[in-house]
Amino acid sequence: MSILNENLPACPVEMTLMLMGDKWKVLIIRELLTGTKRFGELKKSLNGISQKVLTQHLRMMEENGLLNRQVYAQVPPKVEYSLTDVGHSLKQVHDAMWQWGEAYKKQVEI
Amino acid sequence: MSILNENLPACPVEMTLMLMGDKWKVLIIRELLTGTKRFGELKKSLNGISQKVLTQHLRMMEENGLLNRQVYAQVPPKVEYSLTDVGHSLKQVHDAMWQWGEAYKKQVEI
DNA sequence: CAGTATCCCAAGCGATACTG
DNA sequence: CAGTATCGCTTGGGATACTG
Repeated sequence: MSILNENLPACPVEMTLMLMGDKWKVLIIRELLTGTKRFGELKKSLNGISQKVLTQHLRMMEENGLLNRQVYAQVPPKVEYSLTDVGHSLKQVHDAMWQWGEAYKKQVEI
Repeated sequence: MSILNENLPACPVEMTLMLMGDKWKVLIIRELLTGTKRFGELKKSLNGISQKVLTQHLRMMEENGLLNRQVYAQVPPKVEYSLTDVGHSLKQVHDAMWQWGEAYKKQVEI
């Protein structure tokens, strides 16, 4: 399926970390969980990310089967990103992080 | 509670990322979910981590209320780390990552 | 618009030496 | 044993310029 076939970590958690163990990747997932987005939209939502880094992460995630890249033959170009089924299943992880973050904030804000 | 009181991110997911959005932190949680561990044990389990980085992360996580540091007045010293309740509640996130990693591996191994 | 290419800097890390 | 301190180096990432 991908280059990852070699050197798969034994621990499933490490497997997950290899594919989304990065701040930006989690946030890209967050954005795409609400639906397909264009490159420019992603860049705007992900406050502070540079074009270079966004491109790099999108490429990696596409390679790993987490998202689809749809190029429209237009001028100016239009590229849309959406989650694959595998990518969408990361919602579980995302939601767990969401809930924990919520709970933590309530604690801190006291 | 902590220095984090200023500049709390609005998004709960970003909050979580601030506190455990790092490969090593997730793995430290993984280790401590099975019980209290000494510094040396952690270092051995976390394959490849340097003493410096392990210390840094443990300090940060202690400061953020994720874990307890218990120092025993002995020679040679003995220091034990364990999760706080808040830290332990990260099990949800850990487990979600575990399950997703498992599923992903099955996909890839075909 | 959505990239690629290049240069460059600083944070982060490893390696090493030392200590309560 | 479990650290701290110091020093280089690697590399991730910002800034900028250019293009299909």
